[in-house]
Amino acid sequence: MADVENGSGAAAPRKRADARRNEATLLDAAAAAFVESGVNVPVRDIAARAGVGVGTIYRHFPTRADLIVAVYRHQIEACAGAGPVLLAERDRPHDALARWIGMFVDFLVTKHGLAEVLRSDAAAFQALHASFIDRLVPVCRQLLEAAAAAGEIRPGLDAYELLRGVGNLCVGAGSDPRYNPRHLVELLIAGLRIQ
Amino acid sequence: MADVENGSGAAAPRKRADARRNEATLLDAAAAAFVESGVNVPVRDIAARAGVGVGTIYRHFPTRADLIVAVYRHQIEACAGAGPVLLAERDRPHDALARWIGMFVDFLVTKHGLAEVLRSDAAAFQALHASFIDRLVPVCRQLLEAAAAAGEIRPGLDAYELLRGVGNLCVGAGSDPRYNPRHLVELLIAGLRIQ
DNA sequence: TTGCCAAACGGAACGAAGTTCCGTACGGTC
DNA sequence: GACCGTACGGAACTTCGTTCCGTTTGGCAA
Repeated sequence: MADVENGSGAAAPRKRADARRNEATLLDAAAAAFVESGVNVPVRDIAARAGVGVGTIYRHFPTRADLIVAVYRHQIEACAGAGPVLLAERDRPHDALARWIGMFVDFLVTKHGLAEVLRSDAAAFQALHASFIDRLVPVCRQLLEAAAAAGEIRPGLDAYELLRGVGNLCVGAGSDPRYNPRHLVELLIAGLRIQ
Repeated sequence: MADVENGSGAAAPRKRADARRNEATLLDAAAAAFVESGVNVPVRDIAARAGVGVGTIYRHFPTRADLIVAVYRHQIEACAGAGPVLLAERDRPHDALARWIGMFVDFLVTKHGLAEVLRSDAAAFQALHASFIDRLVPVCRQLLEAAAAAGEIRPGLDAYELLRGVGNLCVGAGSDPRYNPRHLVELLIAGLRIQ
């Protein structure tokens, strides 16, 4: 995840043309398969959709988490970038926090099964945490600290814990018409507020 | 789940002695296996521990959910029974609600993986919902309504949604030292309070 | 006590899915 | 154009849930 970045170019051996082509094809196929069948779609299905062997998937993306991260990297980046913007736009940091959490919820609930896999901390999902959580936690912390500094929320809640919690609340969203995570996330954010 | 109850005895064909013995052995083995390896322990492991074939497990407990329900039935019953007691004991219904939710959290976080399976609504987990959720939702609703009637919380939150949410927040508890669901559950309950 | 039979048992067998491995193909370079 | 190492494909292996069926056995009636 840290090497083979375009840009600096130091010690990046430049992959073969067919490898680059396959990686792009796989990302497209995975994105489509995720939409259609959720992020837990069988590896074979993605391979078939991309017209490659399963070995090729494992070469490019050793774990399912690597593939998920690659597919959703742009959206995570957009979400992370929106944090400071919201903070600058809004007068009340608590408002910015609520909106930002809302964006995160929107992202999660539109991806079948993504919240489920976000919760795991097994070795296989190291990459997920490294890329998703580690990217978003600092943003969330900034929002929390701004709201706490403004005296709008009680301080002390850990950003990681909040994000994990919100992620957990989104588990199973969409598969149960009686359950709407947004209600509970709103309550959670309301609970933060100083009475 | 509804038949073969001791008691009334109408149309209960009385199972064979070996069947009853195996069922008890299986419950013990499953309870032990759940503690050691979580509720997702492989069926074969439970069978081996009980000294029976896998077919015997499926005969007594067609789905994993049936087994889980049978193992934890007593604890669920105790939790459900505690609701009215707490309500009678406490002056403030919101306090009773908070304590009761705390009991539910305690139950969930001490069972590896139980919260995970609680979230599913796939056909296989019908029994889980029928026994766990359907037993607890009315109790939770009673507490919510009492607190709303006392003017302590804003009305309108669905008991099912709250229980699902609390269950979700407990997903992954214990496998991540940085995540303590109790913090967030407390915030959630605090968020219910009328400001 | 003995014999019968349906209930119950055990575990082989099957299917789905993840993961590994290795012979083959091919892109890039000399 | 030849060479070499990267990359490919998919068969094979593993794990796990689930089903199925030949065998055993408990309960009962003769």
